[in-house]
Amino acid sequence: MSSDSSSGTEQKIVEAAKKVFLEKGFDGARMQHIADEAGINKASLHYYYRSKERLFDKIFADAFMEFLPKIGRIMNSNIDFFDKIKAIVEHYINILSHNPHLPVFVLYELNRRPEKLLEMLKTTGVEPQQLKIIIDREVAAGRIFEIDFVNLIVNILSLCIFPFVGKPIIKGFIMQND
Amino acid sequence: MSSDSSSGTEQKIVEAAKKVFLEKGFDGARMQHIADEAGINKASLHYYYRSKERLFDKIFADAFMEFLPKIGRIMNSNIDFFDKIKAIVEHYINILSHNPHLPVFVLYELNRRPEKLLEMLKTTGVEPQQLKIIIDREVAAGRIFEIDFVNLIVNILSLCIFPFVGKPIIKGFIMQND
DNA sequence: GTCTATATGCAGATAGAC
DNA sequence: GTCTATCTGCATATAGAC
Repeated sequence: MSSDSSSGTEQKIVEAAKKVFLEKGFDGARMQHIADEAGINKASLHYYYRSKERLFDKIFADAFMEFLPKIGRIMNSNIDFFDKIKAIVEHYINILSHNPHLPVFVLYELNRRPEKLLEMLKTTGVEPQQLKIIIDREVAAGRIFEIDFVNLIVNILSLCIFPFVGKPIIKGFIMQND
Repeated sequence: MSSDSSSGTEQKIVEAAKKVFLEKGFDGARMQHIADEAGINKASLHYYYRSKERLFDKIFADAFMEFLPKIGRIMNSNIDFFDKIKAIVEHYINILSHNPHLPVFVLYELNRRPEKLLEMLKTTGVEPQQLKIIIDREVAAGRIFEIDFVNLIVNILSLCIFPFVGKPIIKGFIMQND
């Protein structure tokens, strides 16, 4: 029906692969499973992405971009400092609510191949130095307590992300929903 | 040198298996790798633990017990409330410093088989209800701000654990050590 | 209890018809 | 571009000598 280069099939593959890889990880995922999920043949996977490795790389890059990237853009915007933090927090709550497996997946796979981190950070365009400048300015102006900027970032990430990462444990602890 | 049922070999196997499983996860681990690490033959692994699955179960149970269990015991002790929190925090900092892979491993594998959580919690003897009672008492006495006890626990765990889980990312962010 | 050699099954990848 | 059939290698697991 069209000469469109990104056919519906490729879209289906990406969605299916994302689902399976995020649930099972690279080693646990099966090409057959991804094919079934996408409703196509296993051989077609290799037609579009020559290997499992290549398919995974695409999914992982996507996942990583969802996991980290917006921080830089929010921090560089002109809104109030506390609104920035609020925006970051809401950003994470939102994404992770729809994608509970995302953080464990990213962190786990990043352990497998730490060397990929640097290239990922470049792709996302995050500029850590600017965060430090912004936070130092707020501290100097007395608007927030003095705190090492690394601590602040780590704490924010901790409080946002871990509740989702640890959800199964927390649920087991409390024996109820949410 | 003895009729001791847990020979040196079994000890070597457990240590090697722990190392490999924590680094690679169940799917990524190779029995050959574990055997090499222990300095024994692959067949001996099956002699002691009949399958990869059984060996893994042992390692996972151990890891889980290191990850969660002491909280209950600390909370039930008679020391001051804030000292309890301090004890828990120090407990984690200590364990995770020596075992950085532990949290990702536990969380990741728990995703693979959520059904194992309940039996794990029973084994560790953690009693969530008691935490709530203790915290509610502190709130009523005005010694701490009113806070839902689930929030408090989750926050503490977040701030203790995530910095280790996210270490590779944080390192990449800051481009320096620790 | 520990080894070598081997059986078995499965997953990633390719060949080739349509 | 999509399928069926097949090749290939590898990982778990077992058999059996020592």
